[in-house]
Amino acid sequence: MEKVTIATVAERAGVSRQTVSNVINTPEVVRPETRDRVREAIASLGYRVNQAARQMRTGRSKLIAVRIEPARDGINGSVLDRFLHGLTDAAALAGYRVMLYTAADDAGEIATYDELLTAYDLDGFVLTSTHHGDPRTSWLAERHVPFVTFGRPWGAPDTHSWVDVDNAAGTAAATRHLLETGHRRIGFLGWPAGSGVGDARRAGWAATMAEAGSPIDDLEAAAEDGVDSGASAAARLTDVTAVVCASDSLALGALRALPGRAIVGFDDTAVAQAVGLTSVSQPLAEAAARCMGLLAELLDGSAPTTPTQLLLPPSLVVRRTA
Amino acid sequence: MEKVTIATVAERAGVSRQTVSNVINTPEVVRPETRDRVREAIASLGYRVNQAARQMRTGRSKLIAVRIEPARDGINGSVLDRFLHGLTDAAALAGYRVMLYTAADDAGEIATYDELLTAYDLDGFVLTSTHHGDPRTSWLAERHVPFVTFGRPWGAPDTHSWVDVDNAAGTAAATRHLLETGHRRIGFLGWPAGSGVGDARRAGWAATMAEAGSPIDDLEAAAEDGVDSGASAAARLTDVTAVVCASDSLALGALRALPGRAIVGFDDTAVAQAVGLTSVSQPLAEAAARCMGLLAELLDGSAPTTPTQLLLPPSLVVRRTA
DNA sequence: CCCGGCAACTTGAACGATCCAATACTGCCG
DNA sequence: CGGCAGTATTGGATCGTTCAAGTTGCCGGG
Repeated sequence: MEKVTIATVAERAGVSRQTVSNVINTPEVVRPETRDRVREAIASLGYRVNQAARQMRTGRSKLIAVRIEPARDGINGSVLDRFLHGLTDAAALAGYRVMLYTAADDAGEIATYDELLTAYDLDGFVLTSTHHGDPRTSWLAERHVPFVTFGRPWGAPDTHSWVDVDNAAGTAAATRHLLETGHRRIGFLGWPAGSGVGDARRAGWAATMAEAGSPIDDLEAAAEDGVDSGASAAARLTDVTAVVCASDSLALGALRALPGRAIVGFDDTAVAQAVGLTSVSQPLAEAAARCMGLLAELLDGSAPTTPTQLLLPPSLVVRRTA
Repeated sequence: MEKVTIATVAERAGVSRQTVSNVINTPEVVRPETRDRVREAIASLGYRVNQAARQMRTGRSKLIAVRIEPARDGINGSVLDRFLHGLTDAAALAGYRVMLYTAADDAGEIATYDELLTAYDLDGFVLTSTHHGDPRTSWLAERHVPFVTFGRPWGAPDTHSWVDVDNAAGTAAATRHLLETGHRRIGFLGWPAGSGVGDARRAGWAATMAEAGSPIDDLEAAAEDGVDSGASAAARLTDVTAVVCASDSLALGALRALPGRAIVGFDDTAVAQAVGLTSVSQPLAEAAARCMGLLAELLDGSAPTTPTQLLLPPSLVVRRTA
């Protein structure tokens, strides 16, 4: 099995290397009959473009990078993993491959960008876990590196394209579902104020309760994410018949502390499926596909001049607990 | 910010390109003072080897590929994700990067190997989810592609290096723990016979029970993996005080069907942590590091002539349910 | 009949690193 | 002080692709 290069194909098809290259990259400039002949040669020889050689000439690697989180909380870490699965699929469809990297913090991540860009000529990045004052986006933007974030730029201007899930719509749907099933005193168990995601999830609940004319004083508790902390915080919500939670971890705690009450979690993790917890499900596969789509637009130059922002609606998965 | 190539460094250090290349690849052939001068130039210019150019000349890409499973069961899928995290870390330390791919089945995976090898010049593969009659290993072996599997070659001869977790030791430890806490009628809830992993997990329980002189007739049930199927299978184990399970999913079912009984799961997934399920934990980070280590040996030619096999011991994480 | 213009294709050079063979240098011996 | 062995360094070729410039052949207008 010898090496099949563009020259092998050219010889077989009786044309020059450049013509083969044109068939691959700009087929419209080649006469149809020549094009077919070359394509036939490509197929019969099993020729494939050597990415390294192409990359050296063009500077584009057809590679995108995504950070894989070090470990995180066992329950919620899976959300990003599912996103990663979706992204790998979407990237393959768009002709890109996904390369992984890890980093301990934002600074380490930026150092990794530098290395990946210079050593591997990465085409672009997909960032996850955006947060207030995120230094990564500005670093990339300054250097004109194409990137898309999964998660909106909390607090910063919308100067780049992003995809996010409408967190408020998720808790609103959960609250609405509880209202429809007769609940009136619906509590919210969230995280301490300050995280963009957590605040949005709380807002969806609060707004829906306001619409329904239900007061929300005394119906709210906050805790760091975790089952035990969720349980002890939930124990303070004595006067509720149902609780909307900011995560499945918290929901699991609420389930323990408030038996018999209706409970809704967030993220529809494996735990929710296992214990029959009603939960808000994020369309992670779609989010990943959209991210890849936006990044592909940036990379092939077909992106609109103003960045695109997409807010995807989550859906409520009703199970035993609500 | 102009491009920094090996020629830039050579000029700055007052030597030739080849000398710079030698400092990078075979430092011992360069006089120490020259070496230091070159290293200084590299540092001050922020030079990094262009992988594409190196790859074109040497044929090695410093890239390894791992399959990311399409979706799988929500509870157990996380096991491979955790392995992936560990592998990314280990690869970075060894100077390699991880590229992802997906495939629907073994045939699709083999097609992907071909593409990755010819288009991206991948250096090697780490395979997961090995199974009886796995066609992937023989395909790779025939083509002399370096690879390591996480999971032993069930039924096939040990002709390649692999790392696996000692499943039998895990259930044995679980069974021993239950014996020590006074249980005698300890059941096993497993998968249908035939899967290497499932059979090994059953064997560890059976052997430990035999050692203790406890009969195991009527103490065993099998079900496809899943919480509901586990619950209905567990319901048949009426005469037990404790159950060792082949997975956390099954254990969750057992927990529901047999309240008050001691239950031990397998894999220590997020669900186990969340509900307080005692479970057998696999050393996934270590397994990943070992896989990377073996693969790195294969790639740099320092591997022993006979393949290496490593069996890592799992550990029991005791929580509320046992 | 000649020539400009165009489409289709070909040729030579370049990307940045490494390999190979040849050369310059060093210390050392006679 | 010349020459030799051994090592440090140099220049050129090369990997497979794409870019830029050049060639060929055909058509129609003048």
